[in-house]
This record gives sequence, C-alpha cells and structure tokens, in this order.
Amino acid sequence: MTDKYEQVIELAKRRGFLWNSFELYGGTAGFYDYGPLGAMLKRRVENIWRDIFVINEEYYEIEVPTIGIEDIFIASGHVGGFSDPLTECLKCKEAFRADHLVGDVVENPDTLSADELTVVIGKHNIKCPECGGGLGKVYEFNLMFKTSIGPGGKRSGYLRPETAQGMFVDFPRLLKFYRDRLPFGVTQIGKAYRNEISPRQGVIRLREFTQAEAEIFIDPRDKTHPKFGEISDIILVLYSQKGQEQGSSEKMSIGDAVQNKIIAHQFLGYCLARTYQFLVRVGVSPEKLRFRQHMKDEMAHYAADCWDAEIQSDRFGWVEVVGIADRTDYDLKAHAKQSETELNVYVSYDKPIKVERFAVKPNMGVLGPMFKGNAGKIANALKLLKSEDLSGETIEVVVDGKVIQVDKEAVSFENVTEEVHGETIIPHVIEPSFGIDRITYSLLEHSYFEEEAKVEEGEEEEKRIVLRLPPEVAPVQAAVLPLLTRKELIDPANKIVKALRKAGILVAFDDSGTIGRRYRRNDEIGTPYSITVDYQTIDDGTVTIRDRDSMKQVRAGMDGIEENIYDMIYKGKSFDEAGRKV
RNA sequence: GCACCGAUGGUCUAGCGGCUAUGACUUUAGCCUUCCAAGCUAAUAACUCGGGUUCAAAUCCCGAUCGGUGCACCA
Repeated sequence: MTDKYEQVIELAKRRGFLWNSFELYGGTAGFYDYGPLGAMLKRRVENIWRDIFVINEEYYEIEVPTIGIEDIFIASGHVGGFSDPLTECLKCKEAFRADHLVGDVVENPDTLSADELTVVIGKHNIKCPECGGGLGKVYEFNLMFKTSIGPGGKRSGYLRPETAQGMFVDFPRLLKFYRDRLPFGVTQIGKAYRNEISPRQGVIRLREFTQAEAEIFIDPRDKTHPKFGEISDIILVLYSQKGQEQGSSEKMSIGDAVQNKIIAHQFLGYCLARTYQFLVRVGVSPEKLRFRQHMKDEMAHYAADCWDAEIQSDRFGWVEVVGIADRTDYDLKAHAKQSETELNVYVSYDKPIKVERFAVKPNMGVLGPMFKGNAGKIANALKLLKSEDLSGETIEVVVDGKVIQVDKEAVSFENVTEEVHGETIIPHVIEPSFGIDRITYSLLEHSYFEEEAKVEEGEEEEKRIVLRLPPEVAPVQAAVLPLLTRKELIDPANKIVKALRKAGILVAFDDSGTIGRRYRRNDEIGTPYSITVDYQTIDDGTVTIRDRDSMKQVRAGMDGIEENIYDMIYKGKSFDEAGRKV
C-alpha cells in the first residue's frame, strides 16, 4: 500500500526534511530528527506562530528549563496521575490498576513496588475481574521521564510532559512584569517529553516533541475579547458536542457560534480564529481542518470548554494538532496549594463600592500598660470579635489557649461604612497549545502533489512532484540557475545570489544537470521561485523568474531582483506583477 | 505490552542454501545542451543487529531492534 504518508516520508527522508533518529544504531521509536530543510521549515512555522501570538497579541515569550522539580508535577497531577502500576489480563488484554486489585488482601497496596504487586497477585491467585483470566506481570506506567538532580539521586526531577507548567510557576513574576493587571498572556515554544508505551504513527506520536503554548490569564468575570469584532465573521468548520452526537459538522461564523453558546465565550472564539489563521498561513488546507469540541466526559473536570483543531491526514484521519481550553483557575489553585503561596490578582472596581462593616477598635493606651507584651496579640483577637461578643458586661478573648478578660473601657466599636476599591481574584487561564511537529508534518502532506506536467502543447506529460509550500515557510526561497555551465552565465548568477542573501532570502545556487532537472529538484523541496540566467541576461540585464506552482515564467531585471523576490515572499506581491510575461 | 506481517546501496527493487549480490532512479566527475527530470562516458554506494544450524546463510531457525496493521494504552 502506497499512501500519502509513505510518499511524504520517503520524500522527507530523501531530501533532508525528516527522518528517524539514531538510524546509525538501528533507530528508536518515538524520536525523529529534522534535517537541514526540515529544521528550517519548522523554524519558519515557529516564527509565524511568534508573529501572531507574540508580536500581534503581545504575549511575550519566555523560556524555562525542560527539567522540572517534583513539586511542580505533584501540583499539576502528573506525578500521581501518571504513575500507576498496571497489569493486563493475559486472556482478554484488559488493563487494570494492580494496586486496586490487591486492595482487599493487602493493607496499603500503594506502597508496594511493581514486583511486589506481581508476587501478591500470584500468591492470592487474583484473576481478571472481567473474564477470570490470568494476569500478567505488573509494570509501572508513567508517562514522564524521570531523572535525578545533583549527585546522590536524592532530588527527583522530571522532563516536562508539557511546557505549560513553567508559565504557571512563573505567575507571580509575570504578573509584576505586566504591572499587576489582567488580562495578560505569556508564551513558550519548546520541547516536551512523554515516555509513550508504544509510539506509533511516525512523527504523529513522539516521545520528544515541540509545543508552542500560550497561557492567557483573564478576569473570570469578563471573558469578552476587545478585538473580537476583527474575527467574528471568520467561518470555521465546527464539530461541536451536539454535532458529534449527530455525526455531522457545520460551517459557522465565530460570532454566531459564540452568540448561540456553541463556543463558551468570546475569548475562546478569538483563540480559535487566530489558530485558524495561523494554520492556513503555514500551509494547512482549510478544507482539511476542523474544530472539534471535547465531549463532556473527555474534558478535564475543571475545564469550562475545550476545542481541538484537527487536521485530516491521508493515513491517520483527523489528527489533533492544537488544543484550546478554558482551564479556569485550576492550575493556579493547584500551584497555590502546593507552594503555599497566594497566586491571585487584585482587581480594582471601576467605581469604589461602599460596604458596611462592624469595626472593633482596641484602645492601645489602656491595653498596653495593662497587658504589656501580650497587648498586641490581645488587640488582634479583639478585632475578630463580632458585635454579640461585645454586648455582655465583660469581654473575653482567647490568646495562646488562655481566656483573658478585658475591661470594656479598653475597647470601642461601631459600624463603619468603608469604600472598597477592588477585590482579589484568581485569574482563569485560556490555553491554546500547539503540536508543532504534527503541524509541520501536516503541512508537508497538504503541500505534497504528484501531477502530470507539460509546459507546451504536444509535449509528453511527465510526473512531477511538487511541494506547494507557502513561500513564507519554504526552507529554500529562491534558486539561482545559470542556464548552461558557462562562466559568462555563472558570474552574473553569483551576483544575484549575493544580492538575495543580503536581503535575507535563503537562496540555493545550482548548475548541475539540465535546467529541467534543476527545476524539478526545486519543485520537490518547495522552492517557490527559480531565477535563470541566460545569454539574454548578458545583453539586456534581465533574467527569467519561474513560478513553482504554475511553471510560468516572467522576465525581470537583474537590478532590484532581491526586492522583487522579497515582496513576493513576504508582501503578497503576485507573480504576474514580477515582470513581463514570456 | 500482546498477536500477525515485513526489513537488501540515498530511494525503489531482484534474489528462496553455493556468485565478484540484480536492475532502475538519484548523487558525483566529465562530455553534450539556449528553459521544464531520465543523450553519452565513468565513478561512488547495500544484505538491520546478535546468536545458532550447515562444508557453505542475504536466503533456514531463535532472539533483539526498527517499521506496518489489529488489540490495549495514549491525546
């Protein structure tokens, strides 16, 4: 079976985009190398992501270690949730928590190691609860790569299973950086690691992969977005909870989807729109892209709403490439608890509100001489009393476990009206999380075309492989080709190469083989423009520029060629404007 | 992790116990060539790894690794 995955991977290997890591030693599943062209392609994808989220949304990028300390992942739930001892039924293959199975026969099963659990299961002859079959050896199931920090192995560390936690942990610093105001966002592009039991599907499921994530901290009472109007007309294919029950997706504008409560709120809708724009810009086909809402039972319990961007691939069907979730205040609360530090924001009201409050005022002039060193503690205790505590003849407070009587003279109290200017809240987090490797593979697949090509009538059609990458992401952006291997053509070609490089364009010079072969070579790696130097160049200083997709050519001046090409790549200048038709 | 199938130059492939291991494409050097791959000459380059059977293993057996598919797991 030759499917598109195979064709794309074959091309990727052959031309230096992507291949299995450690091939020299036989390879290891779940790891892929990006070759010279692949690394460049991926970097360009990341830079477009930066353009959208870092530059245009002003969600500054940070970089934190890929190794995290244990506390972080205790808070995030990865330590507890991702390290269960599992055993499988040898007959029906069902997997079970081994510690749960031995719960009736052992005091504290969670303290036992996998080997010990295996022994217990054997000794008590515990069978599969489903079918009564025998159970296999118990193994630890933990998605995180564990390591130790420093000598002695006393401190545990983990390779992060997602980049998100680093941004939550830095919340107090980031809040200061953004001058104590909501909303603000922060991003990170980096590696994450999951020790998958059996990674399959090539580059789709990796043990080491690149995530681009944004964590946007917003006021939970206001989930509108100031720029919602810019994107509310964008039409997306939505595969909502309801749609999934009915088995159908629908096209709908983001404005309508938020209006009809299909998407929970504006902020989430806004993120969906920017995600759509990003994916299409890097080369994903819009007709092979949809947004699927998580079903209630698959959504994390804390999440308010969650949508995945899914891309259709030839072999794997719909593949999740982006997750966009409203994570509420779950993460900040978890880290606040684990670190015993408040993680919240003081939010001012538009107008101060008036609040009536019962206020106790201890008279320090009396309390001081009376209680000396204890006076401060007693005063604090008094402040907590309610009006009924103060109505009796004597006032009693408890300090350090002792009941102390305080003279009424020493305390005054009244109802006061106070102005309150704001309150402390825990922000909610909106998290768009991108799988860069999956996106990079997907755009390769969507760009890959095999077609029958002929330039002129009467010629025989021949197979042409072409990667229709957007010029902006193409790893090689221009090829400079002397028509023949002659010095008088090579010299001007070298001049053009220099000019293009100076303009920041990645350019490849190629004078090997016939011109046709060189065009094909460049088609295959997605080079959008080829510049050919011929004998007319010597006469009148013009060259031909060939368009990868249409195979059409225009004639344009050698002078200013770098600007000409640059504008086509980055400024949307059309190929027809680049020169005179030939 | 289980079951089944597979693994030969960069890529695709022939090979079914006995050779110097097919062939094509690619690549490199040169020739030819005035715009869409394969005209000429030459060169480079492979049996996944480890064990076993045999006089002899790319070929048969066992194991490992990697890849594919199904189950399980995962998002």
